[in-house]
Amino acid sequence: MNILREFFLGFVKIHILYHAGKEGFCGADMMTELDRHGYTIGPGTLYPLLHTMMKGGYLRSEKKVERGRARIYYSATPKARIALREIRPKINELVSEVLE
Amino acid sequence: MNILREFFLGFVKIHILYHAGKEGFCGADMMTELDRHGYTIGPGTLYPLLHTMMKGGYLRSEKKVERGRARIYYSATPKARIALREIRPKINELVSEVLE
DNA sequence: TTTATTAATATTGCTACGCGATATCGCTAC
DNA sequence: GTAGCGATATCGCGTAGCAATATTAATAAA
Repeated sequence: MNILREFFLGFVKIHILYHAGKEGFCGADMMTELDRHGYTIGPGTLYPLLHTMMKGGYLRSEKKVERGRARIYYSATPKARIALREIRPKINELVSEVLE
Repeated sequence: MNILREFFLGFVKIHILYHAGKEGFCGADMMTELDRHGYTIGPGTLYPLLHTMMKGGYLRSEKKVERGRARIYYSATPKARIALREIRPKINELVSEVLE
């Protein structure tokens, strides 16, 4: 049981909502971005998650070609923006107590 | 897929570490405390988790009798305190970006 | 002193997720 | 067209979440 890891995994979805709201990203981008924070997420975790979030209506996708590579860009739906707005204060409430 | 719920579940372990470090608590206390934040966690989730955290060396337990009820009080081990100290800045890093 | 009551803790069984390993797809260059 | 590469997708197993259920433990009632 790795407590920090499990916290991180719970947080990944929110992190994805946030980045999808700022600018589109592709799966590989997101893996790189998370690595930057010192966390590794494999494709076997990320892609099924992205599909689930699309089915849930949080993300929409768009196919593009960049530098000779096929990529799928994900961006936030209105539902995602609303969800993020609602979630933020709850995160703040939960986290601020522990961080004090 | 309930994104906020899944974030909360990842956060519960850290919440438990925090409260165990401040003062001992029993399972029923923790369920009440989490309810206060608007989250419900059932005994079928909480107690197996407490056992896992004990096996992992994060919690120790002590049996007490209070108001005619047998209760098991959990408190933080040194390992838990060290873990919490290490985890805090990482939480801050992950969360502050999303809360901006 | 049995039996009932109530609250706390524990377990079970099913479902769904994490994720390493593996496969597939799509583009470009040759 | 096909080789090579990077991005995306899937498979299979182990494990976590959790509602429902059972068990434990202490007191009160009979």
